[in-house]
Amino acid sequence: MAKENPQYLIGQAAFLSGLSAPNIRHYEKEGLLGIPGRSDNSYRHFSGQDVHRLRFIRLCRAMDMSLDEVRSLLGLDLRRKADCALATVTLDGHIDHVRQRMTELKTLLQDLIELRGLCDGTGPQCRLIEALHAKAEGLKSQQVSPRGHRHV
Amino acid sequence: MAKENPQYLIGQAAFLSGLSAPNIRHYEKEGLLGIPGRSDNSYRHFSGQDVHRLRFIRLCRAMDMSLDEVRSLLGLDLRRKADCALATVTLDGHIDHVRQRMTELKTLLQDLIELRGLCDGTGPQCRLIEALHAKAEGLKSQQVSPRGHRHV
DNA sequence: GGAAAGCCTCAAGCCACTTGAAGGTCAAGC
DNA sequence: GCTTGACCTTCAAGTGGCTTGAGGCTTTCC
Repeated sequence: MAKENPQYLIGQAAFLSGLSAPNIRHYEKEGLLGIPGRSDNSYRHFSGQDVHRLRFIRLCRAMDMSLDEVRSLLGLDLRRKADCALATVTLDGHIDHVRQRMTELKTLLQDLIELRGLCDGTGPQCRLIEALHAKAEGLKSQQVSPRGHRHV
Repeated sequence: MAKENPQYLIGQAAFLSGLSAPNIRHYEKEGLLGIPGRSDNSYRHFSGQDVHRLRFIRLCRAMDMSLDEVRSLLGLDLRRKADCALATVTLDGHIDHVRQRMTELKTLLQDLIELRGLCDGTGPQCRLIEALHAKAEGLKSQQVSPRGHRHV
């Protein structure tokens, strides 16, 4: 009868969710998981639902949501209209964010490739670094979008 | 005759380079700038060349190079063939890195948009979060590329 | 002379983890 | 029964690239 609700140790939960064990402990400490069940030996155990939750968090993180965003999504009740609206707001903000970063990277990649093309190793002197410096000169004092802590 | 070599205070250098003043101090501490000149009042002063170097660093950072990469580029002598080769290696590695991240983001954006399309606010219930959960279920235990500290 | 703006240093905070130290638990093999 | 090794535990510190804050000079302007 206990078969209905399989319990996993942290290592197994880690394997099943694709996270590392310390990472799972980290999420617990950050309040994304609630208080876990423990065995007599103080080992955590995780249910299938817990593993599911971990996978959900991993997905959100793979989408570069912050833990705050994930937290807010996890706290939603999808049957409530207001919560649904909140979810879409979170998602919309996130889409904007990713789009913006994509655009930046696109320009960036072009610049890099153009730069790389300047040095084929045959000329008498590498123009690569001059080019970089020239580009830096071109920047003048345009304000740059602040490069914060977000991983996108 | 001092006109030839204008000196800037850190705030001016910050404005000209597009960096913040604390950021410039940070780069100095990280050894990217060398030891700066100081006035009697211990204010740093920066030459036009220094400002140029700052812009160069900003450009590299905008290209998501690590400070280590920037440091190595700054240490190169472009007249030496070996140094040129080093620069191209750094750049090639960097291009790969950005390409990979671009691909990830592309998939990611599609997922996000698809997800967002599920909720138009008219239905009786938001299917957005179910969809997220379903996706999480689909993940199973595929290993994910470790999401490290790099900002790309 | 007094306030505002700009400079200084040093320390701590940010995010999302990872890594390390020091140790408890448990099953298998000798 | 005792060791070995794989697992688990906690707590603290390290990572990168900054930002923010505290506390205190200097300089400039009214």
